[in-house]
Amino acid sequence: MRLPTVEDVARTARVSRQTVSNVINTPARVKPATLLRVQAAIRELDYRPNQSARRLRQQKSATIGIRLDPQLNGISGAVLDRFLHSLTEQATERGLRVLLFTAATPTEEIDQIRALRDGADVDAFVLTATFDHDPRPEWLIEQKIPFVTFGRPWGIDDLNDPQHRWVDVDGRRGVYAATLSLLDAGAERVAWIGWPPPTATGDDRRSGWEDAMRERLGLGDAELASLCTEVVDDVAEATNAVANVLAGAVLPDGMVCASDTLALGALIAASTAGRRDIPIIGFDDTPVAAALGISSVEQRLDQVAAGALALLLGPVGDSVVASGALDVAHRLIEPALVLRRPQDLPMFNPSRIDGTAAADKH
Amino acid sequence: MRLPTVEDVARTARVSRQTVSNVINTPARVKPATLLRVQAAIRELDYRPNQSARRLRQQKSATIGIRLDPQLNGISGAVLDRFLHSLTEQATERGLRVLLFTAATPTEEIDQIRALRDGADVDAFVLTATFDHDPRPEWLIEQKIPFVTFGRPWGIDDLNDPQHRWVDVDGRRGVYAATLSLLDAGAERVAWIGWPPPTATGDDRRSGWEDAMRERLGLGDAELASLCTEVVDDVAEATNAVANVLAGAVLPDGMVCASDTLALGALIAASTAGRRDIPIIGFDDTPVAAALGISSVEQRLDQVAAGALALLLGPVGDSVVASGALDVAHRLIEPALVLRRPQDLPMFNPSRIDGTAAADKH
DNA sequence: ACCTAGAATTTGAACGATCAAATTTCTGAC
DNA sequence: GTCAGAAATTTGATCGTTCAAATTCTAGGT
Repeated sequence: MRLPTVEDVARTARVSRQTVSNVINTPARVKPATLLRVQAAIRELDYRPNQSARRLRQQKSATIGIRLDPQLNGISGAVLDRFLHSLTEQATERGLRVLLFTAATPTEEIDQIRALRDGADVDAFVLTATFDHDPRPEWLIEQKIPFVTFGRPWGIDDLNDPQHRWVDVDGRRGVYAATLSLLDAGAERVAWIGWPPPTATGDDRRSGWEDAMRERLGLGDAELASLCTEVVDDVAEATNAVANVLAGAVLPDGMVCASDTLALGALIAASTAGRRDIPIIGFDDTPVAAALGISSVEQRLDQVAAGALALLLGPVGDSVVASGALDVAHRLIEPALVLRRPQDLPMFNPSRIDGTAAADKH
Repeated sequence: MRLPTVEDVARTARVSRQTVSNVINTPARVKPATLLRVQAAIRELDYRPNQSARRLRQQKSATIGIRLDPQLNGISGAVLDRFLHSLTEQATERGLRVLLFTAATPTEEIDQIRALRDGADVDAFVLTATFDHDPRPEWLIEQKIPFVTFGRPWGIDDLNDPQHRWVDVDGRRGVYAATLSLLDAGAERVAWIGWPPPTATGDDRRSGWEDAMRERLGLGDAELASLCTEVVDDVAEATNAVANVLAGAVLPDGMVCASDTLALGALIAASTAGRRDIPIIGFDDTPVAAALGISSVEQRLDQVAAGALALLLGPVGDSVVASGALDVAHRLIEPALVLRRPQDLPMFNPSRIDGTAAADKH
């Protein structure tokens, strides 16, 4: 059977098409009595506006597009997926749809975006994984296509370009807080296990550790360098590297890592070296960290998603994508420190197998 | 500036609207010379059909909907995300879009589906995480909404209902193969570390182990039971449970687990007990397993996604969702056994830290 | 040269909503 | 009771495409 249209509702409620439309879109314009009558008719017929027709007329889709990376990027790969979850949830609440697409290269992504945009499928885009000299933002600005990036623009000047709206997690502050927490607990030689520079996010995170160590302990460059280990993001490599550190002359009494992958490697190395007492803090708060009781810095992706939508729609939450002129074109989200106690895990204290860590489950 | 329409292309190529439409949708109907002329015009104007208009006219959206679970389900949580990746990729190749939505309960999901369907936003749905007495398939069949589930219907009779199209991974066969591989390598007392029944997938997986042990070793129920450990899906709990097993009278010489989470627990327990020689195989081939070198059974999610789309669209790959009457309404995908050598990992051989496991990276 | 079947193309209408402008109804002041 | 102005409602046009039917063109047989 045919689905009901405005026409059907109008006939049932004895009003015109347009009044039905007004009831749905601008109820304030309709006299209360009429409003009720039309709403009753809508319920009676179980009417739902046809979105395609609405979009055709309005030249809007109320849909945001986001690219889903094909790459399966190890332990931390789920971060973008978690972001996607939050984004979808909050977009749905705001009456927006989320459309996925894939692309292998930035160029291909641009093609896809153009196709989706010209086809009137998508109003605005969320970009993830920004990188140095990313061509995408510039192109989008040129085309006047609304967008927001998860990740700040790493090319130098653009940080405050109001045309480039972005949300990011303040990795520096997260690592800063993590380092301070170890120093507060009495540590004096907190090591940094990071990635080989230059990596935009990696360098940013390390600066948090550097700042904390400088401020609290007054360390200089040489001392910092001696506490800093650089290794690619791989468990085995990290294990190897940290094992070397632990076999060296200056033993760290705490380790802050650029990722949970590195933290896991550090944990294995420390455990192997019989130094299960050294506190370790990772980054991303992945399921692995949770499962193993590793402390970590959590990116608050729900806040990132909320910020992204707010920048796209305006903070109020209009259900239509507007080119809202906002005071601030970006948001820097403060991450949360999640402290766990790996030393309570059976892996390290065989004598105390009691399932304590299970309490961490939610 | 206004985007070009069929009208503009028609004028440029000196043909009618409909011919332009034919060039795009049924090129076979157009004389070669005209075809070329129109295609040139399309390129010249950089014309792209407006999807909203097309959808309005055709009453089709070429979009499939899938619900994104809000739950963050531990180490194996990424499985559905990986499926989503594959699905998006292959859907894009077939000219389909993937639209996300969220819902907290099955009832809410049904509401969302209805809204998306009535709004002509989505043609067909992919359901994940089917469960016992799932109300969704029945409702969708009633409403004649095309759908396919990832996960077979666990209510008894429906397995062969041609109206319910489904794709699933043959967990039984995966575990069967895993068990055989250990037996082939000389093991004789392969233990099963699984979840407490009844869990549909868990019981299915265990049956693979049972079958292999029965066939190869002629074991009876009692012997099987003595090799079977049941524990909830948590690393610490699993560690605890497996530690007890290893402290018992009958030592297993191999372990097959219902999940990577359990496998990780088993690995920790074995390591702690000094039994790093016992081979362990998990399930899901999560990033964790890859990072730690744990062998596992991989769900081939690209094949699952391909199967799901094939069932929805017909195997040929028409770009329009058809109610294709297929010979088979379901696909059971055979998983792949991924063998790694955890005994080579530094965690277990401190003397051989050489990064061998890094070779596992792709 | 004529006719015809089929191929190729065009025309008018429709999909279901909203916009912009026109019309009717209501309200309150004089 | 009249009238201006606001409020409420209706009307006609339109968004860009494809469907269905009508028309024109082409090739082949007689």
